[in-house]
Amino acid sequence: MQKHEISDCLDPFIQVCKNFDLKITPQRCAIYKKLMRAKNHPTADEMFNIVKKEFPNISYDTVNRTLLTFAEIGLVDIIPTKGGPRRFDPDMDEHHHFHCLDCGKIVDFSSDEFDNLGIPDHIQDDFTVFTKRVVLNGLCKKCRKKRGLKDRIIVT
Amino acid sequence: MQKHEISDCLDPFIQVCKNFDLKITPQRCAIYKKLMRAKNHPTADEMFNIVKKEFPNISYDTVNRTLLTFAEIGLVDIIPTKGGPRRFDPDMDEHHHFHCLDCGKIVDFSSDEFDNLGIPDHIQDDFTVFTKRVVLNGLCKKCRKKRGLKDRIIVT
DNA sequence: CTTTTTGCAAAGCGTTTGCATTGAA
DNA sequence: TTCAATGCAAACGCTTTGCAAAAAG
Repeated sequence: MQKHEISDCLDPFIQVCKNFDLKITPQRCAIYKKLMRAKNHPTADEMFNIVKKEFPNISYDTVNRTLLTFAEIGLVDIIPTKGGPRRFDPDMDEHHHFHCLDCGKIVDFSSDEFDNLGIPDHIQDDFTVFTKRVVLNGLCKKCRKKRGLKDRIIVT
Repeated sequence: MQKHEISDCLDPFIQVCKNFDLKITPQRCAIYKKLMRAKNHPTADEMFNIVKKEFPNISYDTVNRTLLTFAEIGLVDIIPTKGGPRRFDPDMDEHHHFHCLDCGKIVDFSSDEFDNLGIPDHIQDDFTVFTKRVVLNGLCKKCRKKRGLKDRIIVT
């Protein structure tokens, strides 16, 4: 039904599915393609609305379950958040996060210094570490400005 | 009703409440005391069950709302998690977290190297950073052992 | 006496489950 | 033909809201 069929760059995805005995369904391919293109950190619902445009019959449920499956096989990360709907991070390369305490926005950034951090010995004794991430909390430009006007509590 | 009344070490707490125009209620005091004593990262429900023992008439709702209020005024942190109930962290000193991917356990640890990390300049331009934390993901000893036996997918 | 806070109950939101149907292999 | 994946709907868990009654300052 599409112009350039299944030929975007799905080969690695197909390989991963095979490795994990997952069937290559058109829904999964559609979700994967849109996910890889996502620049922010979409929720299941946001992904559902994006994929639905090209796949009107897909259910929210399939999108949600597929994203969880992708997380299980290491195609996406689930971002730890302080609440609200789950957010998925399609960037699996090492990177770090800034969270805005007011609007909740999550911003990716890179830092060689952070990437090069070692894992403390006393941690390695008791735990096997797969990933490491520095998480910064604060205020984005917009919210910093807003706070100046609002009489809101400053959380230190 | 209690042996050593309101005299544990609530003075700083009372001061903070006054600063934020919050009334000093027995519920808030009870929750605060138990919270400061909590060694893990309790959920609202866990705190409710703890406080209920000494305060049988307290409602879950008061505990939950109080914890959120405490978070607002900087007496506790809300720990970002990948799902499940919200967890509160009573330790407001700089420290770092290890998350077990299988059992979800969160372990605190200290690291001078991590504490001494600078914030990248390009971040400081656009964001005001309040806190910084290194988050490690992996497997705790118990779950590492379990995985050896279970035929479970290894993430990463 | 005024204004918060509490407790309760209902509503809300996002996630998860069960199951019949569909579709990939 | 077989077994996993899908879509739908209902159930679930946790969080939030609204409001009358109680309590703090």
